[in-house]
Amino acid sequence: MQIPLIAPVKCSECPIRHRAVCARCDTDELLILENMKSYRSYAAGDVILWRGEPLDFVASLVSGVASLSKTLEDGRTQMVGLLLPSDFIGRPGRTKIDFDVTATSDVTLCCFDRKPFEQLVAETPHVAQRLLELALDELDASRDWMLLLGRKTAREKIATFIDMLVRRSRGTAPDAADSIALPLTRDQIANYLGLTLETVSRQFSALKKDGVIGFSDRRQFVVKDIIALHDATGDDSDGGVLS
Amino acid sequence: MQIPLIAPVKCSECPIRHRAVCARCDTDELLILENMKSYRSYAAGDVILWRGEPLDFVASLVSGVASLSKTLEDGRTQMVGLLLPSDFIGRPGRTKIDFDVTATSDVTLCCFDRKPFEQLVAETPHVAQRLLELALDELDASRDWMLLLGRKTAREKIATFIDMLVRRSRGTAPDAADSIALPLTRDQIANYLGLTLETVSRQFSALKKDGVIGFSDRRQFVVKDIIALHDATGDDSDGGVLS
DNA sequence: ATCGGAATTTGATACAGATCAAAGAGCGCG
DNA sequence: CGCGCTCTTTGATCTGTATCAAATTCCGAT
Repeated sequence: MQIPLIAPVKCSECPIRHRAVCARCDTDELLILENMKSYRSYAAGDVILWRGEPLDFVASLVSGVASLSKTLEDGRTQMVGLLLPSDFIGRPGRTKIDFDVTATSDVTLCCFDRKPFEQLVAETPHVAQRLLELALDELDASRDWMLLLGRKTAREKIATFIDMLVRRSRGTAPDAADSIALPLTRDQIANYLGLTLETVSRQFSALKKDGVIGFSDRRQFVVKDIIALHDATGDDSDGGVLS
Repeated sequence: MQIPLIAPVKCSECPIRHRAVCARCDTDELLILENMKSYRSYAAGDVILWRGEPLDFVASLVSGVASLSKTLEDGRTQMVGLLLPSDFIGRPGRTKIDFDVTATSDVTLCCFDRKPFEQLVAETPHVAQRLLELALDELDASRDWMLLLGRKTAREKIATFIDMLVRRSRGTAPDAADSIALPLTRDQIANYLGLTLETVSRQFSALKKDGVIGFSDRRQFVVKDIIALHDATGDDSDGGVLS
């Protein structure tokens, strides 16, 4: 619950410099952002923003993982997005958001007060452009997720989730065929995939038994058969990108 | 399959003038668009764009309804978006899209060649801003849909779908408590809601039996009990907007 | 080390919605 | 105006996942 202060980092040395909302900014623009920004930290489990709460800052996620989630009247919940480093929180022009934002692990944000940021967006095409790109990327991701939620079986959902983690870790972790961490608990994974935690656990066990993946730790896995994993996602293989 | 030509409409008299991508444009900017645009029409059932196909134009939907859909390897499909008049197709910066776009009814598009349009976006903040707004609105809608697909029961899905149609018709049809048309077949509704057509039909029957809605025609319904309808959606009532 | 609580796995059962099947209902076309 | 097609409804059954329940493992704190 305590919010430890984080030593501010120079934008030029920021780990998300080239992927966040500031990615396309030149040196001058970066200087403006540098003077506007402030860091905030949250512990795993903290709620960063409540649904409907007035939103007075926007932010880039610098480190950690955060989730966006929606809740029905009787308490059923569904994650509607997973925020990773460089992802953006909040939106110009809206004073509130319609989902809760929760720190899934310890999280550091690079925050900007909403008002001045909105003005910056209006005046700085580079920021506006990047914001549009980020929004469109999120839109693509959410459409993939709709297909998953609407039509995939439990096994396909789990396989798709693992496949996503593998893809993502390729960029981050240099050691390729090495073990990858699950950034979420079984319960959170269930919330993300539209399943129950029991089903998640059973499908992990099934994939392990089938030799598709292996677990060292319960939060640490290795892919043993990447072909079988892809097959298990149910995805249409063509329209393919780089293999 | 034939593509009938449509008499071009002046932008100033265009029915979607104030909501489409051109909404914020001033007279000068509108003139530029006026000279770039061309109309295309599609019959109900026509595929407007195939997944992965090179995308050489972007467009605003002027009239009719179109759907975005994704397909798994074995043919299961899921609609991931419904395009209504003023919605935008395509995106600057991408040469292809990852879903099929199909005309659900007869459709008219106002098209722009992609290359010149992209340049326009880069040079015209008003267009870029509106594009961002449209993308963020779509993102909101897709998140609502993720909650529906992941956690709602069949009855809740149908109730939510009807509720959406009611909300939307308030803006369009002046006669409030009047009968509303279903813009999709049972099969298409099933595709949209992540159900089968039989389940869709059964839930419509159940809501009719419970006195929540009534049907004149199979594609035409009336809401008899709006309170019961809202209750049936499962949505959390607070965080509410205007009633 | 050992205790206690949370996260996870595994088992048994129930049920919502899918699947399989067939009977209407509406509608364009000869 | 009746044939044939598609869309829709309704019924019977099956099945994947939720639900309920109880072990088991892990991890931090004493």
